[in-house]
Amino acid sequence: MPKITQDTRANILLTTLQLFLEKGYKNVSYQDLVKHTGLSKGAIYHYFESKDALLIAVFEFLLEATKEPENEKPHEIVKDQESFMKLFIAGKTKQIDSFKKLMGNKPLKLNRLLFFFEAISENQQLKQILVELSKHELTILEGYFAGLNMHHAIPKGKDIHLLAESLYWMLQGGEMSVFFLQEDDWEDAIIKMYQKTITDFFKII
Amino acid sequence: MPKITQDTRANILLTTLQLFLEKGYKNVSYQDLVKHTGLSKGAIYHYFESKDALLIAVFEFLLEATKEPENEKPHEIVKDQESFMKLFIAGKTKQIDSFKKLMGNKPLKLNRLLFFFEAISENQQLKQILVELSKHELTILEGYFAGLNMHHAIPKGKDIHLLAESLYWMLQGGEMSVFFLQEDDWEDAIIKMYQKTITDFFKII
Amino acid sequence: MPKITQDTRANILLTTLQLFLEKGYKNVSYQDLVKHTGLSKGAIYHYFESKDALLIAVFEFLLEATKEPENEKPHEIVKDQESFMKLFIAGKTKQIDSFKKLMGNKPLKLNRLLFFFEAISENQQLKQILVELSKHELTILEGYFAGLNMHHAIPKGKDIHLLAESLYWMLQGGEMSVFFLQEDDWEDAIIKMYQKTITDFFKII
Amino acid sequence: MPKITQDTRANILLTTLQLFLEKGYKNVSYQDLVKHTGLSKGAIYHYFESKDALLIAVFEFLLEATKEPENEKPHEIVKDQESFMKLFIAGKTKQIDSFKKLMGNKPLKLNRLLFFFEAISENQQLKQILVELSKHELTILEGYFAGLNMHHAIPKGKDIHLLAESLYWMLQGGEMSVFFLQEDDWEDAIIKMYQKTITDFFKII
DNA sequence: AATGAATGAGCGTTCATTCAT
DNA sequence: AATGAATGAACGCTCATTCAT
Repeated sequence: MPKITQDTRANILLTTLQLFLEKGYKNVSYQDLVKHTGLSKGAIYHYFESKDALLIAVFEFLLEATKEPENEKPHEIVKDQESFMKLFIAGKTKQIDSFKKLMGNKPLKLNRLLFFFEAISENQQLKQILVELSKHELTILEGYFAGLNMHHAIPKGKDIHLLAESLYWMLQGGEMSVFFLQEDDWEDAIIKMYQKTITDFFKII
Repeated sequence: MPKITQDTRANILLTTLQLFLEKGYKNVSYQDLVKHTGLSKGAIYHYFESKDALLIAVFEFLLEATKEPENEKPHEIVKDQESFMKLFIAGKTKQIDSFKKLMGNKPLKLNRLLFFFEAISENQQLKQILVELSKHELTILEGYFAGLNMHHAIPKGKDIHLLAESLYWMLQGGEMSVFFLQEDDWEDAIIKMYQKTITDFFKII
Repeated sequence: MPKITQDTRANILLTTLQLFLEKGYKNVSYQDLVKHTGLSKGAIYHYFESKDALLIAVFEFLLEATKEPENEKPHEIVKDQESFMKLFIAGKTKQIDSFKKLMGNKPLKLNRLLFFFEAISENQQLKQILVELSKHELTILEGYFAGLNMHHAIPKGKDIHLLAESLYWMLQGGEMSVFFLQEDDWEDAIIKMYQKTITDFFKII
Repeated sequence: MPKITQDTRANILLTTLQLFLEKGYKNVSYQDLVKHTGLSKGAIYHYFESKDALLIAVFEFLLEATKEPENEKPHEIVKDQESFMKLFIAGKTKQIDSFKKLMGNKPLKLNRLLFFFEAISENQQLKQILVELSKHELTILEGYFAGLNMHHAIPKGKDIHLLAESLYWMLQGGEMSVFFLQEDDWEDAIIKMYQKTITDFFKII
């Protein structure tokens, strides 16, 4: 009996995302999907023609839903370290919130990096998506530093692009440590890491 | 027919490492191992009681063989940016060389991160090993910055630990980008990234 | 959106026939049928209650459309080897033409025997149909030989029924070889085989 | 626990042959094979790497075991219709007996043609094997007719090759009818058909 | 020390079929 | 008349593992 649910597709995507994040692509079987979606194998195949197609769809769904919002005129807002921090953390918090909202009340044992790297290694097409995402995030940071520069909040003569890139990589490295070590409470841990990293960054430059 | 190889164990470890790095833990089957070692399933089980045990052994084998050598008195050697760079690159080059030597003439299509993260997610015990490793690398960097400080090669008043940690994370982030994008020629790419990152770092501080 | 095709049923039959001939009953799935008819699964089930029913319908459709036409007074026409050959080949050509017309311009990679035998082994009811068909063809041949006999075109004392049956079996065996070896251009090949077989037959009797 | 049976391979081949003959390649599943061999899926895959490989192996096994024996000097033996018939039937009986022996006491519901045609349509490589087989059988028949000719037991001036080919095709056609109509007792039916066909053949030439 | 026969659970995928709309 | 969501069993095949030899 076909259910009236129009959200079967969303149900599949969401459940699959959750499972992929928790256990990794390879470790999630259709049996798992059946169990957690409440659908039959056939129904899932009705919406996604293969596990591979499901991977891509889930990945795009995740990025779509959690893409960092770009501020329109960052240089009007970012004047000093304090406003930099505030805006950055606000952006990330928003991202995390939309992520948590996306997940609903479903419990989430995160092992995000595994999923990311698996996804990439299984599917070349996803690599490009991630490269774009990383450029996007770098651009945002550059906007922030441009603001700081306009307000003379950073030492003269520093290369804005270099600063942005350096901080971006530090943040990436920091994220790695967090995800390495922390499976639960990662939301708090990662926000604290962002704060510490930015604070440290302003100390060393 | 017993093989002449006395080092059956080493053969298994090496072959497995290569396969894990290339395809990831989950994607390597005993069938693959049999094919590439020239041994039988039984023989592999004779040396390693499970695929899990093999994973740990291989991981330790890898870290053992490529651990960054700690200089005895870094502050005597590291006097300025130039000597910093030289020593750091020398250490990493040594690491990579011992890695390549380890692999012998076997071709290596790297997908290293996948293996690392898979290993970690499959096996809690490996996480601790990696944490130790990361502390070790951080300590080395701190030694370098202490040397720089002794020779007044960095601005006064900068926190040495902070500098080391910041650079460490930047390097980690940099490694990620390289491994994301580059599957072949990663040796060159990663050395260049190290050089660029260190150069940039000295520009921004 | 309802298709303009009024002859949905004919569309299904034709497409299915083509697919069955090309790939065999077992290798044709509803997915294939959907793809090639442009209809939905439900629509096909609306016309044929099961794949089995579809098989029978298609089989009957095929036989109906390609049944060899019986000449009214063969003994008036068939006077000698030449007229025998002419009439026989004309009949077969007609059959093949109506078959090709039936298939329209759809390309047809023939593997006809597989389909026939599959059909029979899947469905007892079809066996009887084929037996009837074979009797029909035998009767036609007997009519031809009766004509020859009336015109003293065959050696005296030969049993007409025996001659007809013998030739019929030879032709059957010949068809088998053709279908074994030839997937494309079977129309030409089979006509040539008919000609050779009849010529040979007149040589040996 | 590995059994001592050295005949696991033979067991698989025999059981599979029986099932293929009875139900056809497509209709035999590994589940069936497991059930009838008493082995596990894995064990069967240990011996044959795929269902396709199994098909070829079974096919070769069948032909090997039932190939018609070639008489050394047929023209010394075949002198007239009677000796022709005797030798031919003896050869076929031998073939059938070795086939029945091969099958052991296992009950056999024959649907042989389906299997043959399926095998061929699934696997190009098998087609060639069958062509060779058919040439072999034709050669044997030609030897017989040469014998007849030497003893002036056939009308003068008849082309020996033509006679052999014609009879061969008649026999092929005859086999088809038998297999079409008869599933049980096919051994008797086919021998009777051979006898009738040969008798008829000598009547019409 | 090393083999390879054998297991059985599980994999991703396809199947014919049902039925509310 | 026609759709397409949904089912659940079955498919061929691979897996890590065991163990008698």
